[in-house]
Amino acid sequence: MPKLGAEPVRRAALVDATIAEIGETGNLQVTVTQIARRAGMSSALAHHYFGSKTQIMIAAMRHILTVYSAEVRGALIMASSDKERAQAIIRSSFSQTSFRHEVISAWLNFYVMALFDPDAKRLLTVYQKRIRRNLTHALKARLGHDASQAADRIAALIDGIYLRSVLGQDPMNRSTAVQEALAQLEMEWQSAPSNNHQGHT
Amino acid sequence: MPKLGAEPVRRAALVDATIAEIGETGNLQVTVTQIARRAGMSSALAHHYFGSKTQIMIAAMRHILTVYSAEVRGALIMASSDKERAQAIIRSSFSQTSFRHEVISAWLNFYVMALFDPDAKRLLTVYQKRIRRNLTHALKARLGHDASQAADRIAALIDGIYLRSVLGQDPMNRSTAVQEALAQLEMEWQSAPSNNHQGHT
DNA sequence: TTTTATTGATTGACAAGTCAATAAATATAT
DNA sequence: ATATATTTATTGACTTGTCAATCAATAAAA
Repeated sequence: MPKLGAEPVRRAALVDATIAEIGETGNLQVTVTQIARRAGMSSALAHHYFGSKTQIMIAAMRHILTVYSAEVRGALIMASSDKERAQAIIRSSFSQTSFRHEVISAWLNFYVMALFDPDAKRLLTVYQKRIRRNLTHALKARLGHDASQAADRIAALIDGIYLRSVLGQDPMNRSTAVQEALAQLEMEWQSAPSNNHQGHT
Repeated sequence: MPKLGAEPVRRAALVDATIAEIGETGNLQVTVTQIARRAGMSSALAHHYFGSKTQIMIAAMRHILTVYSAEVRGALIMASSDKERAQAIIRSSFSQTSFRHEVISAWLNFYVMALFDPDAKRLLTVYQKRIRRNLTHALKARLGHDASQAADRIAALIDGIYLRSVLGQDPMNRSTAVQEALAQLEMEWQSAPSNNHQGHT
């Protein structure tokens, strides 16, 4: 049975299974056995490849972040003005892939994990810094000195909207979420003093 | 030893201990034994008074919400205009009591809990509805039709800022948080079409 | 025959919840 | 007032279950 070169396949299967399982049960309490069963292998094998449960979780989160980053990068390539760049970041943040129940659940659980696991916290920091940097850069020409604060607000709003989309009484749909975040951008954009239009697009 | 009327004292001690313990360890994984020890009693007694760990958690969260609500109510009494009312809600949301590490940790963990526990979700919905209603009410006269969306954005922003304050690389301090949220309000306030000033204050 | 893949069985830790027993305060009966 | 019963408070010991992690054994590919 040992098909050679199984490692990357198994790892990927475990990562997918982890995300799916968190989405289904809603909490970090998912057991390695559950994950392994869903990925079609024994829990021993999962440990063999990842060493510990925490590492599995981190790998899952890293995967989510990787996909998300790729989407942002792709969207940024297509944008030709600062405003479009900002919109691209926002749209990517609510992409079909990111805006899935299980992915959002994973995020939320990952936040909790970051409260006590340094590795998780480090990974999260990388993400937070990146989105902040991207947004600030897109807003800089238009907003100047206020760009970083505006970026902060937009980033915070995105997180907040995500929270509401998993926890709100009325299940928020994707287009509403995007629209709300874009409305925020519009508002920030318009808030620039009119003598400050240094836009170079 | 049985001092009569111990029940309310014990319950309160357990609630406090729960919040403290979550703040210290960062996760929902806190054990009843830990909580009970911190509250100065056996785990058996904790079970005797609360029945289950979930009930302890919910009681802790209910307590946080009760205190928060009281603060909002108090602040609203002092406000004499719509804008002041909105500011009061925001300021209360970042009050010294709410903006403590352990309280925010409890919130975050409670969010996760709401993903799989119906009781927790119900309690959370109550809170979300209330803040949304309060904010919308304060913004109605100024923003009219757009009030509820603006309220949504402000509420989401508050949640997002909280997330960043526990998880951000640079520990955000309270005054920065308040300032960011108030800046958002200011922006929403200014975004009203100038022919729409029906303000009745 | 060495490396890679794989698992069933097991271990050790720990946690939620139960229970029977103890002790003190209070109520009731004599 | 004294004895007795009842309620409330409290815990240590125990049950039951679960889970992460380890290991020895098996099987096949190189």
